[in-house]
Amino acid sequence: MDTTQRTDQQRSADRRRRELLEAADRVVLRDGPGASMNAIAAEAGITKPILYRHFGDKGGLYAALAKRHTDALLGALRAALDAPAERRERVEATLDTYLAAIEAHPQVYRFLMHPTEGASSADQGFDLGKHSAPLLRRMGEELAEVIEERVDLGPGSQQLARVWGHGIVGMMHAAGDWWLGEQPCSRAELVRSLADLLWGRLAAAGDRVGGPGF
Amino acid sequence: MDTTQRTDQQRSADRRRRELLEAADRVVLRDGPGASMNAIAAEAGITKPILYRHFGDKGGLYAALAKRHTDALLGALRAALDAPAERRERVEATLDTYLAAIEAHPQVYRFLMHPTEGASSADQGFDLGKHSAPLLRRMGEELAEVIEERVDLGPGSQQLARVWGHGIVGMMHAAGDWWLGEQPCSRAELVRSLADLLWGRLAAAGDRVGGPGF
DNA sequence: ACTAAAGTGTTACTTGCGGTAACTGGAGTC
DNA sequence: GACTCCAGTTACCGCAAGTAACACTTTAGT
Repeated sequence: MDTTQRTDQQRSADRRRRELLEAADRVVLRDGPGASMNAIAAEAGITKPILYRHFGDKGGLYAALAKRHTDALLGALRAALDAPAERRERVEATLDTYLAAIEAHPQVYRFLMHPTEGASSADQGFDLGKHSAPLLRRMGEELAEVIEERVDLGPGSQQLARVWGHGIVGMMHAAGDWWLGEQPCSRAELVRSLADLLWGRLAAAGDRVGGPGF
Repeated sequence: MDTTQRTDQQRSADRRRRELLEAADRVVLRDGPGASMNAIAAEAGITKPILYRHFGDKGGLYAALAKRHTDALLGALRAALDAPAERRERVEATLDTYLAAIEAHPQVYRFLMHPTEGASSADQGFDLGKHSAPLLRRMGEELAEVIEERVDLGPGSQQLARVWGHGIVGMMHAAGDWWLGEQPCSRAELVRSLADLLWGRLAAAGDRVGGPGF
């Protein structure tokens, strides 16, 4: 039971785990989030109980799977957020990064955000609710930190930054979700429109003829 | 098979349907969205097949249930949106209406938005993904209409309004969800913070010491 | 009044999935 | 060679969605 042996075992277990995750990834991306544990096990060339030994339950498998993609996305966003540029440019870069990601891998996106699609009716495979929140929440918190860190908001700045962090992330998310479904305009246009919204164009715009506007 | 008989039957069927929906409502609000069809049927004092005769499948039941609450919420929002007041005031009133609604009936809210909570691990009862989108989408579209109708946005206004509609709804939703979970501040503060965000305070704020800000 | 139809309800079943218990076979260790 | 681990298997349990087939009650038609 010395260290090297233990490390060897752990290493092999980790490798197996990665293989299983990759198999799960393939299945989920092919069959949608309703993929059954049996199907995933089959894709990995093994049977169910092994999956359970590695991940505990379906939620565990999902969580591991989600963590990979979530971390990747958050990394990309952080890079855009930390780039040396003006604020507006960064905001646009961040929005664009997010939208490019969901555009490039809509399957992954739908898996992370809308787990139930692909399940026939009831019975969705993975429970997203418990884990999709984390993605949004983590994005919101990270953005809040960046805002708090870089923008001078006066008194109550911490709370304000958190509200804005979650709010902006939600805006990005909802707009992206809608855009992905309908493709009503180019990505660049969407980015500009959202940035304009954040830049107060709503407040600056005039009323339409016929009374006080929204 | 003349008209009066048919009407009578239909009326009775409609009444029954309402009763069943109310029972389902009670169960869902008590047991969370993981409530089983058996449980709902028991609450209504009948058995499963009747539910299936009325609603087709679990998704149908959910859709009917969601429609009620969705319509109610949309009605309230429309009222706030159409009130005779200045734009900022309306925005705040609408935000406050939404937040007050989710604060007053968090169970309903969670059912509409996070169906999977309450299910043990996998196996959530209702499939929200397919139906929660509708709520957000409807809110987004309605808001887009109001914006397009009342705010003068120059060329490309229709598309811009839709982007903003969905974006603002998403902002409200995400911020509300986070706020409901952590209660980090009063509702009024949250409303103010979000309205400030929409009013361009992010663009107007100065950089913090130490370089260009977000 | 007798029958037929149609709606309301039931019990009992199938299917399919998540999850688990208990067994099997092979690699390394003393 | 006996012992222990560990990957892997088969075979099962429980539970919930959904369905088929049967029973009761009302209403309409002749």
